[in-house]
Amino acid sequence: MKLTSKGRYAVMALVDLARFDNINPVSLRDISLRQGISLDYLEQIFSKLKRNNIVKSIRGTQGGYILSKNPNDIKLTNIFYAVDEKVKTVKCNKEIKRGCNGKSTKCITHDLWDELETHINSFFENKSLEDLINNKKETRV
Amino acid sequence: MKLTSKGRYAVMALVDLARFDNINPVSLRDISLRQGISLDYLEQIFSKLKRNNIVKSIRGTQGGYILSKNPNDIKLTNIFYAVDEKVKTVKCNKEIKRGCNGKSTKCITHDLWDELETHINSFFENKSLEDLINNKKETRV
DNA sequence: TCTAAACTTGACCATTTTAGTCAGGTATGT
DNA sequence: ACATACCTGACTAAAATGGTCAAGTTTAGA
Repeated sequence: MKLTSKGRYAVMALVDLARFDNINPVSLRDISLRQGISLDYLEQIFSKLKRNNIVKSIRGTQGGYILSKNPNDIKLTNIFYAVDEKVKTVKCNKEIKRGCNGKSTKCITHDLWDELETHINSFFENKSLEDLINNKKETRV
Repeated sequence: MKLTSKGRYAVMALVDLARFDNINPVSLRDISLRQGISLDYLEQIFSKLKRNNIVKSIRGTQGGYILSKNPNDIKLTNIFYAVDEKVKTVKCNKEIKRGCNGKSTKCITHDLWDELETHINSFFENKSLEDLINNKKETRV
């Protein structure tokens, strides 16, 4: 049960981005340097964040990324969903009609894992980017 | 962020075991058949559960495993710890003095992941095997 | 207009983890 | 003695992870 780098990096990068003003775009290069995340890897992550309308990109010199919405409207759920960081406690997929062990019934502890999933997701649904930056905002020099 | 089979199987197997009386030992073969888990894999798992004093083994014909303690005293935490299913949200280890990104400070979202870890662990600490078997006990035929 | 900064895309890959299998044992009730 | 069941360690195929690399396109500013 562990969080992957992709999910962690996505949140770290967005917090970094949000801490700087969201009028001037922030380049991935800056984020990469400040947070110690590989630039190439960040590009993969931001491509997903963009597709999911969490950030907007501005190309060219002095370009970069800015948030698409208010930090208060970006929940961890949204970020994780965007980068495919899913909370998966059971192997079985809801679309598959068969149960959890390949048997016809759901496994003996199915409800437990469902409950766990809900428990974890509620944490993510209640945390927004705004909560994470607090009053730690900085202005780009 | 997903639960591994080892953790899931351990809990499933123990719930299965607990649902039958804990005086007559239950063989892994039975659990394997009922829960659809490979016998060889179960043996690996139970060897860990035994080392962590969650189950006792009885060898020979009619042998098997029984719980070492009352189902109420076996928390999910204990089970997961036994089979190395850890909740890990940050890469950095507490023993390593350096921060999360190989930098000297802890990463910008460190506290968040700590909070998440606590949130998840509290779920595991408050669930016992007893909670999972409820009044679903069965008697071996 | 030229150039460098920055985004964009897709392929590729080494390492680690997962989820087991396999092949031998040893102990014990009947 | 023999079948049942525990016990142990080595091995491995497949997937996931955590990236790198290469080759673009776009645009601001000199």
